[in-house]
Amino acid sequence: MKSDSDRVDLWLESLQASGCRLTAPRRAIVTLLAETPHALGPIEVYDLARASYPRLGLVTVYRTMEKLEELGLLQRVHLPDGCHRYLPAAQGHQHLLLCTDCGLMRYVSGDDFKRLADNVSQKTGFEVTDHWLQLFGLCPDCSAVHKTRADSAAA
Amino acid sequence: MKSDSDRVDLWLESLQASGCRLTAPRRAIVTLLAETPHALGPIEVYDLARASYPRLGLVTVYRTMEKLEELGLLQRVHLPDGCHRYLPAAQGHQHLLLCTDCGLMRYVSGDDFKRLADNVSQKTGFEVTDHWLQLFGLCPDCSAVHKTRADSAAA
DNA sequence: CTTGTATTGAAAACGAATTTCATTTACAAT
DNA sequence: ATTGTAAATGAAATTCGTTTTCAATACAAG
Repeated sequence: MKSDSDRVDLWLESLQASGCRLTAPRRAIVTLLAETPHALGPIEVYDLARASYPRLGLVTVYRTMEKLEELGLLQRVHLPDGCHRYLPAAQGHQHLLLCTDCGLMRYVSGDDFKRLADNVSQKTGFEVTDHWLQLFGLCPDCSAVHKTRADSAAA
Repeated sequence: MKSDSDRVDLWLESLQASGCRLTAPRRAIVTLLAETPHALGPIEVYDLARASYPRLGLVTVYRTMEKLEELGLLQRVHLPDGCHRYLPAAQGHQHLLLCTDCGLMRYVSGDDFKRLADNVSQKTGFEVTDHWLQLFGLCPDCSAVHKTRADSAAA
């Protein structure tokens, strides 16, 4: 089983392996980003990471996130309300699922995409090479809360 | 058959019907946006529309595009390299197809999405309510050019 | 034509992102 | 452990896209 803190170590090792030094600011940023199930933007990372490393500068957040993206550890995500959010990268091609209530994100493996792509190719004459699929909805927890609320409202 | 200039008129009428005055700057912006097969950002619109109305101000572009979006005529699109692009809105739910070579965009109606959503729901426990699907590839023209190039390279 | 009001564009303000640069720090070599 | 050096840092300045402000303008109703 692969825990979150394993991922922190893995990311730190990757940084080191790519020639970076391990510094306190980087540790703070990596610890935050490797463990979050929410897509975060630089400013959010800045605010959150200062809890564990108060002298952190925003510039360092930008630089570290840029590096993590280069290393393929962090993935940029476009959401309806913001386009510079980042998540731990999926391994292989996965689709994104966002809870519109609590912001929880998770990946789902995409099954039957080839058929859809072929279909579109035939219909349009486009040569389809890639795609983005993002799904929006309610995570199990938020869904349960909504159902409970609906029940009490009905009672 | 519905031509592009029909769409310009339709948009202008919609603006008027919503209480807006028809002004020269708005005509320039609408004429450009209603006819383009490319997703455009405010600055691009500003630059292009000044060809037909040089005293146009950037602020007016922002305000007019905002209004057009409110009226459901323009749709915001997220692309890999920019997140504030706008296209004439699709009628109903359609998926987007972008030519990564020339930037041409078109809509494709999405067929069998319910099955995929059900699949994801079952797998994750999420209650899926919405989705974004964007496909990337080469439009017929660019695809032909690429094939020609490949042939000459081989010869 | 006159008038009232929506609309306009220049300029200022703002926020996010980037660049600059003097200082600090990690870490390899000793 | 000490030291030298290049990497990394954060404050400040800069850039760029977007929004707000406001006096001047222009549409359209009377």
